[in-house]
Formats: sequence, C-alpha cells, structure tokens
Amino acid sequence: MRLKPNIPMAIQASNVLRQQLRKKRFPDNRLPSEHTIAADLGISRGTVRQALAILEQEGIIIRHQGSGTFVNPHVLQIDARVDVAYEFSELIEAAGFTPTIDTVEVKRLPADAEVAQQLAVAVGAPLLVIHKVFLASGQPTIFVMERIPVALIREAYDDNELHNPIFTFLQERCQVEVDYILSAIIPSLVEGDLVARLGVAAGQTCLQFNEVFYSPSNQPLAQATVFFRDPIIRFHALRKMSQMR
Amino acid sequence: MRLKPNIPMAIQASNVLRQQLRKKRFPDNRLPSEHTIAADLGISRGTVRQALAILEQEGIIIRHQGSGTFVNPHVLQIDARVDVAYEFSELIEAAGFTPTIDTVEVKRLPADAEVAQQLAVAVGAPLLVIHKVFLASGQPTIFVMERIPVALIREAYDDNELHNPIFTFLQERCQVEVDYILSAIIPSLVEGDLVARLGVAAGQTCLQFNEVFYSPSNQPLAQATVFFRDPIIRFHALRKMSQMR
DNA sequence: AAGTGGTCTAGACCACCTT
DNA sequence: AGGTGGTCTAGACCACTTT
Repeated sequence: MRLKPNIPMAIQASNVLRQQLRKKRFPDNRLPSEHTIAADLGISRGTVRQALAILEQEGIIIRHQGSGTFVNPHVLQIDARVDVAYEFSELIEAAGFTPTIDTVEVKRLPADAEVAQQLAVAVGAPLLVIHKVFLASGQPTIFVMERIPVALIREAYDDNELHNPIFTFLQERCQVEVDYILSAIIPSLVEGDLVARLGVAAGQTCLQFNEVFYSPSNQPLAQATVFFRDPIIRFHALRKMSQMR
Repeated sequence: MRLKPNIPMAIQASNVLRQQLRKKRFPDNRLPSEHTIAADLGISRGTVRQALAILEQEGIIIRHQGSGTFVNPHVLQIDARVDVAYEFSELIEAAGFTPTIDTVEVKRLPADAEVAQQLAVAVGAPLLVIHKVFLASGQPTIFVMERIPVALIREAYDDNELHNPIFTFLQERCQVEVDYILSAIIPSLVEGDLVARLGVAAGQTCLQFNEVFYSPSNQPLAQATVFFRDPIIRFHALRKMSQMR
C-alpha cells in the first residue's frame, strides 16, 4: 500500500482504514496491530496511532490496551452525528433519500436584536437572508434560514449561487473561511410558516438548530436557523465515558 | 510547575491549562508556545501537543499554524455539550441551579420489543426500571427512565442506591463498566405522564434522548429515555469544518 | 513469555505567519 | 529571519491481556 506525499499520512491512513471498515474488510471485527499497519503502509507507529485516534474519535473503532483494536458496528451504521459537519444534501443522501432543493428565497432585511448580537453587528444592520427547503425523495425535510451581514460581501454574485452551501458563498464572495459552527439544539413545534415549509401538520415536533458560523479568527460570519423534520433526519450523539479528568 | 507521576502527563497538562483558561490567566487570549509550555511543565513537546489536542477537541482553544494558540471564549462559556458525558446533577449545576432528586420509583417490568432489541435481550425479559426526576432549584427539569436487564445484576442492592447515577450501579452491582453512550436526539411533545413529571403544560416541547449504554466489549448494558425541559437545559454542538477527508 | 495498546522522549523537517 | 504550529520518525518503557 502506497500513500501520496504532501497530504498528511495520518489523514490518508485513516481514510484507507475507514474505507476498509465500511467494506467490512475485517471479518472478525478486529483490526491489525499498530505495528502491522505501520509496516503495511510504510509509516511509523506514531503516525498510525494518529490515524487510529481519528477513527476512535469518530467512534467507529474501539481500542483495548493489551487486547487490540475493534470495529464498532453500532456507530458505523449511524448516518447523522450531531458533532460532525455535513452539507444538507449529504445528510439526506446518507439517510437513504435523493436530495433536491425546492425553494430559494432571497431578501435583504435589517438585523433584529437577537441576530445582531449573535453576529456582532448593530441592530438594524442589513442582512442577506436566504430561505431554502431541502427535499428527501420529494418530501420536504429541511428548512433553513441563513443570514449574512451585507457588509461582509466583497464581490458581486448571482442569486443562483445561493443554492450552494453557505460555506461556498462565504468563501467565494466574502473571502472568509468557516472554521467552526456552534449550534444550540432546540426541540421545536411545527406552526405558522413551518407547516407549509415542511409539509407537516401543526402541533408536530421538529428539531431546530440555531447556528452561528465562525471564522478561524473567531469572528461570527453568519447565522442560520435550521428545522429538521423529525423521524426522517434524526441526529445521534456519541459520548465516551473513559475521559478521566 | 510539577506534575505527578503515574497519571498521564498529557491529561495533567490539559487539566492545568483548562483551569488556567477558566481563570482567564491569559489576558490577551493567547497561550504560550508549545516550546514554552513544554519547558514550564518539564515535559516534551509531543506531550504538550497531546494536551493541547484535548483542549482543541473540546473546542475551548483554537490553534493557527504560524500564529499561535488562542482561547475560544464562545465555547468556554457553554455548559452543556451534546458530545460530552455529564451526570444530570452536574448538568443542572453547570446551568446555574441547585440540583436535587425528587422522585425515584423502582419497578420490575418485562422488556417490550423496542427496548429488547436495543438491549439485545429477549422480548419479555425482566428489566429493572428506574424513574427519576431531577429538580433545578426546585423546578422539575429532567425526567429519566432507566432500564437494566435483571440478568446483569450480580449482587444484592438497596433501593436507595438507585439515586446514584446508573454508571455507579452498573459498576458496583453488575461489575460492568460503561464505555460509551449512543443517544438518538428527538424533539418531543410534553403530554400524558410528562406533564406531571416536568411540571410543564401539555403541548410544550422538550428534548428527548434515547440512550443505550455499552460496555468496552460493545455489549449493551442499559437503556435510558431522558427528557430535558427545554429552555432550562439546552444542549450545544460544536462542529469543526477543518477536517478534510 | 509474547503481543497488544498507552505514554513519553528527542530530534528533524516543513508550512505558515509575523517582523 | 525567526517564531509558531503541523507532521513524522525511531526508539524506549510501561500496563494490560492473551497464550
């Protein structure tokens, strides 16, 4: 097995192993030892450990001192981890549906107090507001409201670009990179506008994420409110107990 | 600064740094360089990197190649991360309230189909079922239903022990260790029993976690259904975009 | 006793940012 | 140019599990 130079070996190794895991290349659910993997891939044991740490962090392998490294089938089958960033289309695809975008509405509106605070702009500052609906095999499933301060936009754009993920727009037209997203997880009631958007009866529940996008230098870049139709997209969390403090 | 032997240096170093962060020991939000920390703590740079990786994973620091390591105040102030395991009392305390346990009911019931499947036991197998209500400064806030297969219990116990976290019971009376918890995150409606348990009007929403506890050898040990009263306990997720694949 | 993962070291080189 | 973090190596010793 050869790895390419210039791309971190640990990342490549983790990708190789992840693919092999998904293809069930380890029939007894047991991975080779660190020493063996290192020899196979022609890298040092430290780098193998780095690769395995990535997979362990994702929860898809479990390691036991003195015993070995094993596949975790319970986690491997999960499609939506709450601590992993996906594009909405990916999410729908992973859940086994065909993703399409239905509606895109674009407006310019002044920031209200809450959003202004989250984005660190003045109340009333102009925002580019984008509404999208994602369908899973024809069924409305995700409704998003994204808000970007107009002041951030540095280049002319076409409304059609706004179908793309917000990351792309921020990168290309605002020349800023999204480093991380902080989301509040809120159980929400389907009512008002949402009934039509998600095609769900009023009084049903859905999952709401209030998200703020941050740059590498910790500046808020955009804000989004997302509604996931519940049984279709269901998020999971993995919590490890082992972390001693 | 001296570290104790026999406890991993990286863990100790991360604890030292986390405490300093919380106490705002770095007024310009900038941490010392890896080299400096290594010299200060008398450990190697590799070990310092391991410690910093823990803090970066928690999201409370951000690192920039060529530039330095910085505190992330946005994340530092969050009290309930969805990917971190807490005891319920800790959670309530972190939210700024005084935790108490109100009700503990203990029953023995047969497993229904869904729970039986999650716990990998036969339908109808006897379960120890524990219901608890946690109060935050007197207000009902968390309602938990925990289910343990009776077959796992290896020692006599007193019902009073069941006030303790389920981890403790599994450890002491079943001689099994909880390694990780897999939770489905569900937006839920307050109705029926929940109205009384959480002291919330019917028709309000709350956050539900369907949790399965697993041993290091990947065996399901227990199942829990947890309801969090929404605005009081609100979970957050941190998603990093940097992970290339 | 042998094999496994866990920890730690010391040093090298690289990529990136600041000065 | 010098400092920072990012990557990788080779080797050592330890703790734990299996044989």
